Amino acid sequence: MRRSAVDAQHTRDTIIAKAAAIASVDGLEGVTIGRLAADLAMSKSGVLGHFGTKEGLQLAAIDRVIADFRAKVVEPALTRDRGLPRLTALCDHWFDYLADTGLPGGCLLTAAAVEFDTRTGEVHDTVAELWNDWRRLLRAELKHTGLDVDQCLFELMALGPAVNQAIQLHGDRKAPERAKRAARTVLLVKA
Amino acid sequence: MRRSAVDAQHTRDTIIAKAAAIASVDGLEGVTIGRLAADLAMSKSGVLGHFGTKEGLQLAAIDRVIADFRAKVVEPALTRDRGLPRLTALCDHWFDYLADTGLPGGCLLTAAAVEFDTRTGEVHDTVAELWNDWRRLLRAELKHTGLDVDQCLFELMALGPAVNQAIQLHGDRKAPERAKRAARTVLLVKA
DNA sequence: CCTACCGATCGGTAGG
DNA sequence: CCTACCGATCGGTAGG
Repeated sequence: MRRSAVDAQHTRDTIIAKAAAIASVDGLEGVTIGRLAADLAMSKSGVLGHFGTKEGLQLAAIDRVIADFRAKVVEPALTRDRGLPRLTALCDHWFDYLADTGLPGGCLLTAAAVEFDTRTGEVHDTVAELWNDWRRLLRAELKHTGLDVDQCLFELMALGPAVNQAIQLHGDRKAPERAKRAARTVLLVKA
Repeated sequence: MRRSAVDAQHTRDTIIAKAAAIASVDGLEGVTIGRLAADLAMSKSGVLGHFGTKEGLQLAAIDRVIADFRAKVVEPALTRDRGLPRLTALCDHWFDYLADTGLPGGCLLTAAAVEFDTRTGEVHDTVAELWNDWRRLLRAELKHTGLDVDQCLFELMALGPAVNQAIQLHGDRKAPERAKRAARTVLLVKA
């Protein structure tokens, strides 16, 4: 009875997954309706009908990846005690995520931060909000440590993009381990 | 007599400057011949004639910015003694450059590293080579310090992208100072 | 450096 | 979800 609605949802999921994969390699602007339709053996209007506009599709792809990031990085760390234990867990999960995002081009959220940092629009706003949320999360935990909050925040925030670049551009597979060690130095925690 | 050749060189310089400015905001793929022609009140073929292809134009823009980076960041530091003095100079100039690149969208080289990290072609190769050169430069100096070369290299490399993101995405104008302080911590140098 | 043009592709819409 | 189509723009070329 509701088979067609289920099918539509499945099609939508498939489109989003493919869009995120393309965006991780070629950027969110590199996601085109025509290419997506061809890759999925659909018509362009069949693709676009699920999202209305290209921007709607970009936002859907970002939202999907943000949900995945929250599930893999943020949620598991919230079981840890506030302050240093939670901070080290957040960082460790972050660096592990960057090494294994499930997308062919690495971390879409890290790439989107650079791609949209000086643009305007909803995509920029969503990306900026995501990273502001992440900063606020780390900042709130840093306040429990007695450390220099702003300086430590800057130094921890640096490690994610560094892991991404070390892996994607330099092929350094040890990057997550180096970042974990660096985070412990910042937080004055013994490895 | 040679006025036309001088004019042509001037036109070429103007095109490259505009292309770099656009690329800093919208990415190197966002540089289109038609937009450049409209902005400069030229014909498309007038623009393209100087570079042959869009890729040629992208490479010319990158080469220009690389030369500027070398002149502002690398060259001034080479007068300092090898090891820690040169490393701190390289880092300081790097962070100051990131805060004032002369381009409206921030650092094109940092953005291009992310935009092209998982693509193929000459643009990718040029960008990868630039960052490999920078890594080799820092690594060579780190070998004079007695510090853990690979770990320190990772931690220093992290600070550039961090400054860029802090400024462009979060509007944190104190980022260069924070990065200078972080670099001194990494290098065990007193501030 | 220009005009004039090429085929391909862009995001999106009409109508079913 | 489809076909068929829109105007705009893409990178690039011919010929001058």
